[in-house]
Amino acid sequence: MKKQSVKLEDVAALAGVSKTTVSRVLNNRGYLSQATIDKVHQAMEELHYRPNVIARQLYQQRTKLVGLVFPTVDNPFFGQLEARLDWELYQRGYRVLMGNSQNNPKREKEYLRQLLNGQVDGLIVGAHNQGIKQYRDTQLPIVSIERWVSKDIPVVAADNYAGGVLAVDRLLKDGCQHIIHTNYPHGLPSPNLERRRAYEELMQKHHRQSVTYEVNFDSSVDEKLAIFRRLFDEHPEVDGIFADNDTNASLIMQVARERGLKVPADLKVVGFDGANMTRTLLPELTTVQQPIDRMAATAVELLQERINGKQINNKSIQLPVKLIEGITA
Amino acid sequence: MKKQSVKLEDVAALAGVSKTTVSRVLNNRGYLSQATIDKVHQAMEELHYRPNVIARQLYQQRTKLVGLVFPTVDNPFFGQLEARLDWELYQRGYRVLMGNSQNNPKREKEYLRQLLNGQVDGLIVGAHNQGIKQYRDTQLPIVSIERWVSKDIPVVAADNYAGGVLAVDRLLKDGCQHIIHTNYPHGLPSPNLERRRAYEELMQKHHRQSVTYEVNFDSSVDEKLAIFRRLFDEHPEVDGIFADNDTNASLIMQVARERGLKVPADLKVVGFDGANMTRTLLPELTTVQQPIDRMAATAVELLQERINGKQINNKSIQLPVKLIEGITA
DNA sequence: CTGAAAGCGCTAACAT
DNA sequence: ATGTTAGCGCTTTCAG
Repeated sequence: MKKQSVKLEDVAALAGVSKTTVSRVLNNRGYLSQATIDKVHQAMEELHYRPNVIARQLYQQRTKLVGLVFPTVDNPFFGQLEARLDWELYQRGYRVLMGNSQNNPKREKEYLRQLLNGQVDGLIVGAHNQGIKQYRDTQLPIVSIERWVSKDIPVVAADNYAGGVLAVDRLLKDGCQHIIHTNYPHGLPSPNLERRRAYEELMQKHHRQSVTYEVNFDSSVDEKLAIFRRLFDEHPEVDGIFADNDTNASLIMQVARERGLKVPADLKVVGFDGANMTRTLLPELTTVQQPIDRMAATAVELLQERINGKQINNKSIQLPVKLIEGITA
Repeated sequence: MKKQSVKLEDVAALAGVSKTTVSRVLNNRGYLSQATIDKVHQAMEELHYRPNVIARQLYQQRTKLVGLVFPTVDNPFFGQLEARLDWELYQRGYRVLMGNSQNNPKREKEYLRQLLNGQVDGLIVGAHNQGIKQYRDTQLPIVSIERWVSKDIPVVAADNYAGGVLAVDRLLKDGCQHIIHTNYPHGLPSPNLERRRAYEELMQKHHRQSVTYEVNFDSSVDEKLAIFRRLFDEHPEVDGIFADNDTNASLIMQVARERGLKVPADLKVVGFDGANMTRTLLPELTTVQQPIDRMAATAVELLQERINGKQINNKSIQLPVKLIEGITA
């Protein structure tokens, strides 16, 4: 194995002291005479010494790294969320290991295999796969965002049910007669389904039929467009749509435009998420906004507690949402 | 120091072999009898053994980690770019360490201080700060995207000049008389400036006055809106805008709407970037598309070569752009 | 085909 | 105030 160019030992030699002393100077620990400190600093500079992080990690048995396992960062919601998680973690001295699962279970498992092997001090997860038992089998501190993983893993989520009610109420008040919803395929046990539950309960209460089109998060844009075209073919009477996320809302409006439908005159649309980037690119969209930044902050707080050894008994947390008034509904 | 629960030594003990043998089984190296292999595997399972990644990294003097230093991941361009870099790196067995600099030089330096200390095998950078000499002082393989760092660091960039020409040409052909440009503040030596150079040269060639509004990448949305409102105040005659990125283009269209200007009837707008997320949320925007995925692939290829020790003599690479026809120009 | 021993670079008891 | 020594958990020569 090739050795690192200059190490602590070399500094010690040049400064004429022991490794311990150099280590002490490095970490500001113990009693040192100013003379020694200066000598060591000088030697370090002369040699361009850079302490090896990995060696330290091995000894300390911690890396100050946190793994983020989410589908992708190329998305307004996850982009903002991960940026914010990174920010919060940075404040606390942690760096982030990216684990874009692309919703590929194989990849997610592969990431976990590595991350669980001492590579990180904790994990924040929100990927959309299920039944990955690695999560349950580990001692590593884990916090989940908008996803149920296992009962000992706390979940930070928006109040999805309330959000669903806000959205559907809005469409009802707008006088919509035929409201259609989009969501993930059934069977993916995510808090997201609460949006659907709210929709279905409200529809039932108002004696309307509920119709949900299921759209995979990781389908291509073209596949999604195909589903939405089918939606308009099969339900030409539709006059209100509650999309489970803003990008779907945008695609739906594209299809509506193709069909010559005016939003909001002919069709009202309410989205979900309200991420910063969507607000910038599509400010006209009426949407239910999740408190993304707060979710990130809360998740990091919880993770820190777990890392510090506090035994939280599945302290899951739900945060409030709010309706952003655009002009599409 | 707390010790790792179960280590290689424990497996060896249980299986009744030496550490060497267990290591060999783990890495599939050297001659092993099937009997031994089975014994060891069994012991590993019985103990739920997980090899410690950090120890291996220390010995091998490499981490199979690559650091990504960019302003933020919460942006259509950087989001897609980093997602794609992650994807390409994953294929080659590398994982990604996120380094969102937030355009904060202090933070960028702080990341570098750590990353350069053996934490990563290479770096792909595209943050917007300058004059950070750490980049020059290290032996670590580095590749840059859309940013000039130092002359030994290869740059992967789009053909920004050609992009600028495409955009301005389009506005000229549309009959615009008063074309205004937005770009970064002068003094930030980025290939992005080539867009401005193209604009200014074309304007001069057509005997028009060139007017550029300078907008910091990391200003808040409100600050940016303020600048664009000023733009319309100071230049009510404007009938064409070449924005240096799509989010600015979107904000400009918002302000135009405030002023009662119709796009494209009263004002034509061409953006820059053409990231997937922008295409989804703002498909009507005419824009110059950068080949983001190819840029990512190319950067990773270059980095891999550097890591493998090939001495590329600053093999910088420029990739072609194309005009996406929307309806805003 | 398998094992003993040295060492990757750093830290911390424990001594002095 | 400083040095000696023994690891952190793994891999790999080298010897058998």
